[in-house]
Amino acid sequence: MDIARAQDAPMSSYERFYEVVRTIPTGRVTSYGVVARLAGLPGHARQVGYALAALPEKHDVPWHRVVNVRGEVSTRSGGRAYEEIQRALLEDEGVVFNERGRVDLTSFGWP
DNA sequence: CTAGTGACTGTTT
DNA sequence: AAAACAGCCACTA
Repeated sequence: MDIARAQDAPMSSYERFYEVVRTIPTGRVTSYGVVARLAGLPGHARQVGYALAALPEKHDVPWHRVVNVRGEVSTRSGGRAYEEIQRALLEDEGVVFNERGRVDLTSFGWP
């Protein structure tokens, strides 16, 4: 046999969110609510944020591509530094922020 | 078990 | 357009 695992193994909601975030293309952004919906857990937007806050040190999750439904970087407890890092990472991928610090979701939104 | 908290969102002011 | 409210649900104490 080649592979016969991971599919049947029970996945926590956190891992399901991470899997969805990994599918966001470079240079695009999506909202917490969309991640929750694509993970099969509509209405769990807050939990997506909670899951991303709990990311382990080592991961391959492009968390910076997740913004709120208004297209802006969500403020979080813990410091403003991360918010600026997130914006810098996105701009590095070609995402444009307008003068109000928001991304045009009709242009960069995914899907 | 209850209560407080939070990287959210949709509706109403 | 921005702010206030209410609904939402997993985690922690």
